[in-house]
Amino acid sequence: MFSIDLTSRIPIYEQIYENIISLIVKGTLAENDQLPSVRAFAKDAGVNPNTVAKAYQELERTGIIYSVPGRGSFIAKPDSSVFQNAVLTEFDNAAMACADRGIDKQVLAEHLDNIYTKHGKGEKL
Amino acid sequence: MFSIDLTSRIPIYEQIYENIISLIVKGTLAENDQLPSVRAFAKDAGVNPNTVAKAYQELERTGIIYSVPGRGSFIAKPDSSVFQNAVLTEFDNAAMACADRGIDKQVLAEHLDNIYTKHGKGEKL
DNA sequence: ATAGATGTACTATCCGATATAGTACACCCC
DNA sequence: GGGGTGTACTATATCGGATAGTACATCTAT
Repeated sequence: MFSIDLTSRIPIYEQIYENIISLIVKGTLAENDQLPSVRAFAKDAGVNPNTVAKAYQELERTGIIYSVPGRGSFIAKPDSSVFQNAVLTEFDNAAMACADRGIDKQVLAEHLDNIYTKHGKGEKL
Repeated sequence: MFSIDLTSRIPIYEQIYENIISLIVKGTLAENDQLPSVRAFAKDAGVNPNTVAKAYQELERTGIIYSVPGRGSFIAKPDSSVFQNAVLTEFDNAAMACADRGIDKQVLAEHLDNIYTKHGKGEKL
């Protein structure tokens, strides 16, 4: 259910963080759904419970989940802006890097078309 | 002349690598221009010569510069594709992450517009 | 009340990538 | 020959991330 890449440069706890968000956006996880426990997640993913705990704490800090001592962790009321800010910043940075290297805007526009058609989403235009 | 961020998550040698490419794309560095020596660069940037050497070796490995033993390092014949592949991949990844979070394609298109107008480039359309 | 599961906190340790330090070598130009 | 160059190599230091282990308070279920 969760895809973790141990070899990535991106820290595991960040991958978990992004993974949860992704599942919420995709609708797999909805408001008040219970997350796997820190220990269960850790066992399933083959990582240390502390690493999962770190991800959960970060998710709670940003208001994406809420944790009840003794009960578990649950999805908070989804707020799309929380999810979108980070990736939009990434997008801007990537686009600026492309501009710096003299890549035409039209080329990037074409890439956008390909991505949004392949993903079968964003056909709201 | 070179901007290095010691606090960044990105390794210094990668920053140097990107820095050189950026200067080539911007036209500040042209074919056969000589780069500062490993030791000079290191002193100027306040880093270890080995770190600069690592960046230069990577630049030579990818064909962006060429080094002449005893002479110095020089800009090779620019091949834009070498510069653009990496940033285009980054762009695609960022765009896909946005799509995964349900961001409208049109929103990204607007971001592109802003970036390319602010940068005063890419007005070739 | 008891047992078990939960999130959380804390310390200690390990590991890998990165960066640094220092030295050495071969090459080229003046 | 002297000084500059890129390159190679070993060793050390540092830092973030991950792990290991323990402990505690809280909740649920029995």
